[in-house]
Amino acid sequence: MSVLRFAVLGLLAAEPRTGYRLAAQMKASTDFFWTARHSQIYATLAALEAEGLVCHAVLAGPGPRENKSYRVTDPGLAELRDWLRSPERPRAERDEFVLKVSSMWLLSPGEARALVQRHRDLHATRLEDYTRIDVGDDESLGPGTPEFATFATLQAGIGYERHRVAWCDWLLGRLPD
Amino acid sequence: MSVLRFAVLGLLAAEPRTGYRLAAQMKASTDFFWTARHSQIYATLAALEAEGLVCHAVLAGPGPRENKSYRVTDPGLAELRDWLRSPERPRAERDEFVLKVSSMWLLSPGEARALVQRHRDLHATRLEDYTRIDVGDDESLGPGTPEFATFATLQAGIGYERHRVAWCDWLLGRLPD
DNA sequence: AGGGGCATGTAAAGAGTTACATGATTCT
DNA sequence: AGAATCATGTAACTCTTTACATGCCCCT
Repeated sequence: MSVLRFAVLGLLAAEPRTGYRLAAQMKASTDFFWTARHSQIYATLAALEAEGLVCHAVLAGPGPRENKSYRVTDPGLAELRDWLRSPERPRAERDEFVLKVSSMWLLSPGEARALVQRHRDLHATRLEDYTRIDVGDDESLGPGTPEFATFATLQAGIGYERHRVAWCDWLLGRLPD
Repeated sequence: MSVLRFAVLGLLAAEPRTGYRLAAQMKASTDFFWTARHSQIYATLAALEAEGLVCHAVLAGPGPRENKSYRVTDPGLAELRDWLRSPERPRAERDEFVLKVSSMWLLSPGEARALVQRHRDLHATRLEDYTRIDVGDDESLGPGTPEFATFATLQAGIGYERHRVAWCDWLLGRLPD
């Protein structure tokens, strides 16, 4: 729960939400750099509340259970800021495609090309999708706003996809037909 | 164990090794796209052997226990090729730094700059490290060789670090002093 | 009347990390 | 003599995914 805690706190800091909305928001906006299933989110919310970092108000709503709108408390906001200031502990990268490339020599030239081409198409599509997302008048976005932060993460995604496509193109250029 | 299996099979396909050497090799060469601790590797080797995908020969060597040199069997090589040809199942990306950037608006401008600057320096250093690694006369490396595959993964690393540094520089350019 | 969205949880299994445990050979 | 390297395993714990479970409200 160590990093997910802060993903949850960060989203709640921008706007109070139910666990369900939180899961939907992560799926929609932070999906390419952090995701969690609702099962994990509900557990995290309960743990954060036990520590006094978030609290909830029960609202009327659908369903057989309570409808809980969570918000960050002052201690929660302080914890979030502490995390932002602390160094990231290194995390193991895991990239199945690069792993495949490292064993690419076991395939025929045609199969190797197909492997890379498939991956290239995937990332080219994703790049187009990201480029289509319009965050509005980007130049006027003030740094220090949640909107600019979201725009900045999108730029990270676009840069990453561009690098991926370029690398695949370089690889295809070196692989024989 | 599902993907780690293939990391292990791939390395053993290039050259038979002990579990210890396998762990050292992963740490040294595949670390930036796939890692595993020795505890995980020994468990995976045992599972692969139970399925008949690898086998071992006991050699004389140091230590209180047997010294097992593992190699891939024909069924193991076939499984590895099947995996290479199959589509990657999407994996959740997890990037703590981009997550921090998404909550960057909670920091003062100075603190936000410090956060990004620290990260930029880290990746600039890593880029230099990768650039210094000399895989030899790259142009002459025949595609279809393990050496070219290793060279290609290194290019992926270099491209990634370059993109990271460029993105941090762009961010620093937009963040006020 | 039925389907989709909203909503909250639990349980089990899989993947990965950290810590514990042992001991011979080789190099300085 | 002591340190580093080679070597193999187990146990406990954390994090993440997948599956199970429930049921109201709104729209067509």
